[in-house]
Amino acid sequence: MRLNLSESNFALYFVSFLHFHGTMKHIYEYPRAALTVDCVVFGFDHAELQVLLIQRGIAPFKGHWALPGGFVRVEETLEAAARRELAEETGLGKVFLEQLYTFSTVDRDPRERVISVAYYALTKPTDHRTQADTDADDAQWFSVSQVPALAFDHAEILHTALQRLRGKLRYEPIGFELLPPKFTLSQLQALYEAVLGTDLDKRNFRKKVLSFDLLLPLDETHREGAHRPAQLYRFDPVRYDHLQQKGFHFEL
Amino acid sequence: MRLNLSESNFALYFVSFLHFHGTMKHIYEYPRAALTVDCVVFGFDHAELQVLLIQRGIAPFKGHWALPGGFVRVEETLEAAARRELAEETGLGKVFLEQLYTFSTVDRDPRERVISVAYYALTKPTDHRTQADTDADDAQWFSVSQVPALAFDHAEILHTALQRLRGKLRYEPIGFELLPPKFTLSQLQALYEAVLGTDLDKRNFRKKVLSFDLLLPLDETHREGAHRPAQLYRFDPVRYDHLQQKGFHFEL
DNA sequence: CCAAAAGTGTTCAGGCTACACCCATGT
DNA sequence: ACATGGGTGTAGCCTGAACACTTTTGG
Repeated sequence: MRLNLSESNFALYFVSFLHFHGTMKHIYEYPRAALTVDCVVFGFDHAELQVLLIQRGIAPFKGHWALPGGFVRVEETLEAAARRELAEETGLGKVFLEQLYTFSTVDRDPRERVISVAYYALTKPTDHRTQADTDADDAQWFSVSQVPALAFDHAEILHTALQRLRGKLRYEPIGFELLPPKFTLSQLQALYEAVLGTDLDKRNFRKKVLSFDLLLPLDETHREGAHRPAQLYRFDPVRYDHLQQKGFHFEL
Repeated sequence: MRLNLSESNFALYFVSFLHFHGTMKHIYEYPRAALTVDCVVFGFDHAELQVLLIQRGIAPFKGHWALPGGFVRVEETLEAAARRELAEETGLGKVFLEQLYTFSTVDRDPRERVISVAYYALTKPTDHRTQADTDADDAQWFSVSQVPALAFDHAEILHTALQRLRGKLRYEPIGFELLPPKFTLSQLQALYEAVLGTDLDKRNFRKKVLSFDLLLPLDETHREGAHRPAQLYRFDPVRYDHLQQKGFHFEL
């Protein structure tokens, strides 16, 4: 999807454009940077935080792993571009998606001047099949502790996304976006421990998380392995909106 | 500084470009959005949070107030563009500057497709003269509670910046960026009260803020008015870096 | 001496931390 | 019966909240 325009970083552009009303104009304009979106897609599996990467099929960085992303079309918003690229390259549909940061180091793309707006996404394990469905472009999950070398400045973008995720997880109830709709408290705790990189006390964690009254216990249990089945919960977004409006403060 | 290219939002572009190495290429390319930066410049004065606005001299929104900002040049980073525009339009030099968000609503600019990367800046009262120096473009401070109608989607940008500032102020010691280098605890408290919109208990506020050991008492007092002079402090950034590295958590 | 802001300590309640054992299940 | 993770309560500590009077200055 990336266009190879020139081997030079700097070029002088003349832009001629055709006006829709039929008049033709020729104007000199300042050269414009190309705009891309890149997505850091997080998942949680095997007790580890994962990132979805795609293997580049074309130069530059052919064969390298990179964040899914691509050029923004003029008539779409950045978020729309991010969702479109996610769908095209990874098959992912509706996921939690939030703008992260806009990266503009001058030589971040060896071809030409490219400015990239990074997004991060949180996916539930139910979404993970997607990569099997469409093997569009060889998407693959990597544990964040074992990501390969990345193309462009994608390592920096990933690093920024990780910091952001850690920060958000503390103060906003977004962890649920990484778990299946029905989950156990142990799964939630494992997620927090993996992302924050700390051990948490089981009793204190449960006490606190339940004290917010944001989790609804279900009439179901999660049975797996040779031990006591676990109570399943689901997150109650309605109640969260409600609480949030009266100045409520989620933390850890 | 803004170029009026076309009255239509959508145009088809042909780009011809001259390669530096002398070869000439003609390629068809996708149209590109124009990129701007807009800066929300905060100050603190008269016990109120202030924003710096400029009055537009050209259409669209001629005569309206707007955030300082302008087009990004291809060979500069976004932050450099923001600092350049700040210097050009408001005379501001070294200030705290941080990227806020990138705005991309399709019709946010009536002329053509413009995507804008917003920054917010925090200035000390010592910087405030600037607007008197260079009256470039009629820059003026407004209390955030009394901003006039703004051009483009700048009201939304300002709103986002305010939210961000409130959030940051709680968890990071950036309030000092809005005060003179030497300040009193009362000034600091007034700043917090103004930005957060809450009243704070004087004794508790002082206890907490001093407990971080980030403020150095100076051998000077601030005397003003018919009352006891106040102890002056300065923020100690070295100590802050130091504390931050051992996982220290500033709050309120 | 009056007005105006600076400065200062204690008490109480609620939240956070640390900590160890029984429960339900599958094999 | 045993291995495995699920589930539970308490006590001490610390932090945050509430609260009122004295000090220093200028006029």
